[in-house]
Amino acid sequence: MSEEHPTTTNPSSPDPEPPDLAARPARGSRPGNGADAGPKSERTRQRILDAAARTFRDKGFAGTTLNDIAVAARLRAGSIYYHFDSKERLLEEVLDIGIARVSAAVRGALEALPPETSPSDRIRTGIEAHLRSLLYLGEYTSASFRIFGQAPPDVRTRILSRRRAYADDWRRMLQEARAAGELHPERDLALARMFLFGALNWSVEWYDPEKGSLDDFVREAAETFLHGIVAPPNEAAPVA
Amino acid sequence: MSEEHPTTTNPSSPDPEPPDLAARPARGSRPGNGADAGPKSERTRQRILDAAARTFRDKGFAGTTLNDIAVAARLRAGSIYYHFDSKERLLEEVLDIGIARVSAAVRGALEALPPETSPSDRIRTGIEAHLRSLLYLGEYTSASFRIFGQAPPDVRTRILSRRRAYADDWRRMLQEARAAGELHPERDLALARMFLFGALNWSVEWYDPEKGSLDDFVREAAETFLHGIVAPPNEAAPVA
DNA sequence: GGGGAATTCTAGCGGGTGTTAGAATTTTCG
DNA sequence: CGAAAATTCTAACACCCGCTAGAATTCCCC
Repeated sequence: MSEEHPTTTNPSSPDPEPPDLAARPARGSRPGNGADAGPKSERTRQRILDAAARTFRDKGFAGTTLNDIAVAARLRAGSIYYHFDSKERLLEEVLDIGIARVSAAVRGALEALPPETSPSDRIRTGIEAHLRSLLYLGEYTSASFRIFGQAPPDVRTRILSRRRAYADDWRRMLQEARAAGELHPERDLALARMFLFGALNWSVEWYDPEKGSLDDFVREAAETFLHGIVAPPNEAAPVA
Repeated sequence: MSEEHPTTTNPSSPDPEPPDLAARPARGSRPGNGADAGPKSERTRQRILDAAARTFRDKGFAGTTLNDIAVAARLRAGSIYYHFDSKERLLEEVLDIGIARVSAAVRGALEALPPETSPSDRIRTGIEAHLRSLLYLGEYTSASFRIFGQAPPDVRTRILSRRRAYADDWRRMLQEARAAGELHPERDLALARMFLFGALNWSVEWYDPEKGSLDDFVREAAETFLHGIVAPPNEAAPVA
């Protein structure tokens, strides 16, 4: 229930995330055997990544010092360089993991739906999965959206391809709904998609899990986006 | 050196605090024509503020150097301290001006409406005015929303009262629309308001003025928020 | 338990930061 | 014009940044 630490990468539990992005090809300039290093080093590496994700998310990229990360990861700043080449590369990996996770979460939720699910219900599910991974699944996802705009240009461009792939998933979803005649014909779907991203990602700044259940929250978000706030004209407004 | 009263050197106005932050945007500050009113020092002060707003918005607070601002304002970094007490205070004033401007813009647009305007049309107007001041009126507004989350805590709390006042305007608008029976009775208006802010303010990161007219854009934004993207159930969908 | 590799720490370098004091310059105005 | 006031510049201080080299330590396995 209160298990929110993504640090708990126990070896026996089923991985909810794709493991391929966590198992990086171990920096090239390693002496000795080129094979993967022992699990000892991998654990501190994860600790550093976790600390970086949270600190970057809280203080921004330029506002975060390597010492901040080191303190949160319980080691000295210099030791970070045994695992990462630079502060930029550390950021890059955090961003990468973040969008990979939300992308996988949404894709997984959609694939778990029965095939006959209507396109608008698929959108609903996508919104809920995106929000959940943003607000509950950990710091990487929220960090990825919050500080992407602060990343140095070369980092940004290197991350952009993954971001675009995720955006394409949404573009496709919306277009299918339109093709099925479920969407208002006059809405601009490119704009709507950006509005949706803005609304959802901004929630990481203000959402308070103690102010109501996450289930209600994500459902309400999807409803608001799909139907707007205005009362339907045909149904009788039951308010006095 | 005495303590600090650089701002109180205004001979024309007895107000030590900014009296009218929602002044003209003055986008193209042309120094060529010297017919503009105002003492010399006040214009440099404005130049610094303009440079700070744009640089803060582009590079973030921690990512911005006083030298960056100085270069953009065409003077030396040390000279900034004649006009402002610290980098933090400079940020504070930028943030303050930004939200004061968007607040005034929205309020002005609403007051210009005929009194019989329906609450949902008032919301529409508010959305359009907010977006316009964000995307067109200048750097302060966009900076204010973009870097508020990066501000040091004491700056943030000092700005918060103004922000809350602006949020209250919106809360009131939505509640009036609900009282008039124009809104869907099940929507959570507090959530909807935050979604709206997120969607609108995020547009500053991706809106491209060359990809279509601003008028169309703000209209589409309001429509999407009010009615959602789903086709109305009673009307016949004229799509093939 | 010992030896060699893997990992972390210490100490520091070069550079850039916000900030300040005081000199140099410009503006203002009698 | 010329002096006082207003404004800007110069030069530095103290500090912290990302980053590195090499010593010190810990880990792993025979």
